[in-house]
Amino acid sequence: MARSNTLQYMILGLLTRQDMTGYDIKQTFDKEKAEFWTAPFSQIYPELNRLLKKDLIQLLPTIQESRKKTYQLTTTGRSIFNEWIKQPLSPEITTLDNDNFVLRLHFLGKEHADILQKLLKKRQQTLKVEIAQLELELAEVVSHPEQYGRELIIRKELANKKSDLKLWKKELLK
Amino acid sequence: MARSNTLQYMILGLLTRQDMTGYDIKQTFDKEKAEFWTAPFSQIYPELNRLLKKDLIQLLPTIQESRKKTYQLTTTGRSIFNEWIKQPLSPEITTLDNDNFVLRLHFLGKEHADILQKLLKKRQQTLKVEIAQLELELAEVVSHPEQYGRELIIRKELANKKSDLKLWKKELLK
DNA sequence: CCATCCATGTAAGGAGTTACATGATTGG
DNA sequence: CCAATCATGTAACTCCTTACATGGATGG
Repeated sequence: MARSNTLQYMILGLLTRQDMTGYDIKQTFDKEKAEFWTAPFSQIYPELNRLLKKDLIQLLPTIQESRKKTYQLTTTGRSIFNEWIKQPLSPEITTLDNDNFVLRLHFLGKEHADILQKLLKKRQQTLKVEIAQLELELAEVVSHPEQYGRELIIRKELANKKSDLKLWKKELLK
Repeated sequence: MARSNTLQYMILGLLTRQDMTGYDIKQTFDKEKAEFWTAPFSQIYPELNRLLKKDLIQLLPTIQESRKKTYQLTTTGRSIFNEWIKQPLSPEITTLDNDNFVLRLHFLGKEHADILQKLLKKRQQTLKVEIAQLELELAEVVSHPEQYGRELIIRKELANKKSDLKLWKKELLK
């Protein structure tokens, strides 16, 4: 049934950077959300408790200061996250949609140059297919003036994807 | 509580083009989905029954041919849809996010040139704000090599939004 | 006759939103 | 003292996905 657990990996990813409270996590989300995503407290706190139960995170022993709860990755949590980030790179997964791409990319630093390279290459492949598809749709829609808005969407998407392709190409040459 | 009912308006919008069965609606979704969205049968059929109950659509009297059900907009349904499509243009709504923009745009033809113009102008406003925001984030992130992936996302988003802005500007000059 | 497409649904559960509830701490 | 921010949660509801179930029509 419905599963993908993106929030789980987002939280684990944030905790690789540093130990945090649920409140901190929400702050980080809000600060970085413009790029792709956010989550409210009512999703974050229950998720943290689920991650605790699964032993992917643990509470930092706190110095009786407040009801603040600081979380830390367990070694299991860290390895689960590391597997996840590399997962779309496996040969049997041939396409890498924008959301998955962006979510992985978000947690890669200069030190992950090897993973980054493979990720960009895979994304390029998908982009090429998507661009070809959109070109076909565009050719079809131009003869329908009553779908002019849709034509504009297709033009916009094409421009965006071509721009992405160019950007990743440039990046790989560096 | 959670409300926005995008699927409702998507279906109403498709039915403005022509009368359709649930199956047809799904086909159209699949054909046009690349641009932004899709929905499975298990969402479409229940939604059609809800729309029936709300008298926004009605069954076409069918000639006892099969269990096929062809739906048609009611006058209420048509006016609800027409209100919805113009809704983000009201002065009290100041921002027009990409999803809302694209969904409305999808149903505008050459004959809606006036609405289209206003929609593009409003979207330009939002884009300018978003671009300014991203420029700030970019300036901040460049000093963090461990967030290099995030930097790439920001660069990509900036390029996309700037490209959009240029496209709508060109479109408005026509 | 058999596979594919046409055609309509239900069930179960996860994902995400909005509203509600509570209380401590900090700065002006 | 009062507002804003810090801090953690529950409840209710809608949205969305995956799996399951059923059967007719069409074409090779």
